[in-house]
Amino acid sequence: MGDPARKTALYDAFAHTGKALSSGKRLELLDLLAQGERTVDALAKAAGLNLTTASAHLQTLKQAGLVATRREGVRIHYRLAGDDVAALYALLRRVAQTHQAGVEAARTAYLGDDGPEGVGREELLARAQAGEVVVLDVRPTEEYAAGHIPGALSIPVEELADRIAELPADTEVVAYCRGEYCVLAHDAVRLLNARGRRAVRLSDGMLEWRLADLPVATGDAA
Amino acid sequence: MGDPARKTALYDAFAHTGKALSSGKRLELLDLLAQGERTVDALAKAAGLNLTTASAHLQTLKQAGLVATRREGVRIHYRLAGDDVAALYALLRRVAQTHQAGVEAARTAYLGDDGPEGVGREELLARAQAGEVVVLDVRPTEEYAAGHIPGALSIPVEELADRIAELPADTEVVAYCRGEYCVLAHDAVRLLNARGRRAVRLSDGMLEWRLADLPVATGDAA
DNA sequence: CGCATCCTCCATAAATCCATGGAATATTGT
DNA sequence: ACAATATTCCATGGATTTATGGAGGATGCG
Repeated sequence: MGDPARKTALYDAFAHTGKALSSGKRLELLDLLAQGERTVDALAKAAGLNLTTASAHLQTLKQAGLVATRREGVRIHYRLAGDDVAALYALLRRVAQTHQAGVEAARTAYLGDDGPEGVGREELLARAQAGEVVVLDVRPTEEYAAGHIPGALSIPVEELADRIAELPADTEVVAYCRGEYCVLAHDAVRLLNARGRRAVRLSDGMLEWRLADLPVATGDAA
Repeated sequence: MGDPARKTALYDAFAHTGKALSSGKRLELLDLLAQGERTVDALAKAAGLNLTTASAHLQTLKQAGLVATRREGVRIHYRLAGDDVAALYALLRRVAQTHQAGVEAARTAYLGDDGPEGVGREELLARAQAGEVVVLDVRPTEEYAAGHIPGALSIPVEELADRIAELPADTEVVAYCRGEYCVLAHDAVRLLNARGRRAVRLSDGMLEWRLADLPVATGDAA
């Protein structure tokens, strides 16, 4: 009873999953996968990794049970193994931000000076239903297709400058992207404000929206 | 906007907290700390670690923001930095168990063949209030003192064989310990059953009890 | 069947992590 | 101030991890 070697084996097994969360690049991959499934080389490009390096990290995630794969012809699609994985990832970020000194600094250095606070999820829902705001998804189109806030328009942030005319001129815009630490919505709001539009961000993004079990629509833009 | 170096810095900061979860020994330390604060050398002994090794792991946990310290004279007491840390630890274990093949095997190898399922928290509360069962805490006394289920008796598992007479002979016993993966209650139930007592375990333990915001009593046994 | 594509496996060198023993630091009591 | 205790810091060797290039497997197409 209570064999120390077996205890160590059990905790090492937990640690094996923890180890998957111990590399920044692997967390970037999880972040992308939280938006929807992707092929290896799409992930490698999006995360700025060499293909073989990305593959190795994905193997690590897979052995830890955090991701699963699906083969479709010659490509392999990776996806999160479950909602609980997204929840674990989100909680890790929250705990890090709450208790670890460097995170807040790194966050503002990356996202830029927040300017105004974002609006909350419930507030967004209420104001969107009342027709007071337009909801704008600024992620890449594949991520929009994989799941977005119902009724949101899709304009990826790189195209926003050119397509700004598609937004109603006199309605406030609420932009959102992947999650609390995603730059895209920050950039979009800065751009829109610079062009004289009223725009704010959702305070987090699709990751947190899904975890809150709010409605999600799928499919390409109309 | 969206400097890749800054993005890497932010994700590396998250990974720094993840890295703290990547060693089985550190998870054992977190497991102990989830029961209440402890000094360095108490932790080292309880986890079966060399003092300097334990100290090094605790520094890692501290830099990751998962634990905090309090000095009392010549000793330093470590504790979890917050409830969210306990939640993160619990979620890591759950995700590992759900998605990683080896965990279930390691679990049963360590805990022994479960025998009957444990009772749930709500069921325990109801049956204890109805006086149908006696609740028995089999953790070390310091952990009992740091927080236990209200009304529970405290008999550490090593003393249980000698003190079995303190338990009412004709009432069913529900034993609990640290959490879902703690051996103590398993051992206690096996011992009690071998002595002809009706005994079952709580299906998890104090860690999950606290996270469920159920009532907790503190202080030594009367 | 041969070839192209997508991905995984293997080998390697640089960097990092882990356990441990001995030295250094901080606090308490004499 | 000195000795004793508890903990952290430092140096070291051994093991693991990371990024990367090249070889190997699987699938689909002509």
